Amino acid sequence: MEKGKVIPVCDVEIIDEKKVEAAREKIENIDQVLGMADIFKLLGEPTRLKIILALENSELCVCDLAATIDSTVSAVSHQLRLLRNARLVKYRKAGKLVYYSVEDEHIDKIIEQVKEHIEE
Amino acid sequence: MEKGKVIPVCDVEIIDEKKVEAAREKIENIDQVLGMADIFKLLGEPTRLKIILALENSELCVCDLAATIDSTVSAVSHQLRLLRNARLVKYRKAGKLVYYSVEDEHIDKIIEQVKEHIEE
DNA sequence: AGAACATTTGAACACTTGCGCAAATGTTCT
DNA sequence: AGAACATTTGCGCAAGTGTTCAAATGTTCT
Repeated sequence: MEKGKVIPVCDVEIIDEKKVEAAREKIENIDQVLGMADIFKLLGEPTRLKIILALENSELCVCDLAATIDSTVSAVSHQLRLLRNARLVKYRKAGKLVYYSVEDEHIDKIIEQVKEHIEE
Repeated sequence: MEKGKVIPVCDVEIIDEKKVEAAREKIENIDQVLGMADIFKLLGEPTRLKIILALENSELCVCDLAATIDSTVSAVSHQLRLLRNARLVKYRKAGKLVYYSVEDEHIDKIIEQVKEHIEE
């Protein structure tokens, strides 16, 4: 780079118009893309992922959940709210206790797939 | 809540020891859990997810990638670095251009699974 | 009603992170 | 060598986020 010239950055120019058009179809449904990102983001945080994993087999109350993943009740509760809002977990009240479990079996498949990816 | 009493929070006490022990096995391999979270986190950001989706069918150069997802070359390049480091995408140089493509077919399966989850 | 306790929640804080900008790098031309 | 251009990268910042602490809520007892 020399002189005070304007540095053009490939921004408007498109190299291969056809491929761009084809690829655009993959992300044209923006709501779907953002929805997927939301799910991934929720699973992409260690505390939340641990919660989901811990609940894979059986329901647990918040207290035991915190003990299981070695966190605090407060931290777990905060994250459970996000998982609840996204319908990734469901809950059932039993007196003072609240038992959480995974809402959807898809989640297990997704996790299994990623586990395979890791272990290759 | 009354008086200046200490507020005990269920922290040491465990309600159901057996279930906690069982659930702990699911997250005992902490490296695996963190590795999975890393993958999810990468896919959990709209720009990065769009990149992966755009590359699903065919490779694209950085310039076209930016045009496809309607972002800037700089932003795309920054995110590509993360995806490269995690081996989610691979690249091939062709003169001034660098063509990126998805590294692993597992990713497509994972995305397909999440897509199904969204659409239910 | 009041004590005890599991859970939730709001605020504050430290920390992370995606992106814009400018400069650097690498390649292909003349 | 130098121009042109695609891509990468370091820096800085605004926005986002996870955790802690304290207080509130809800439930089950006596």
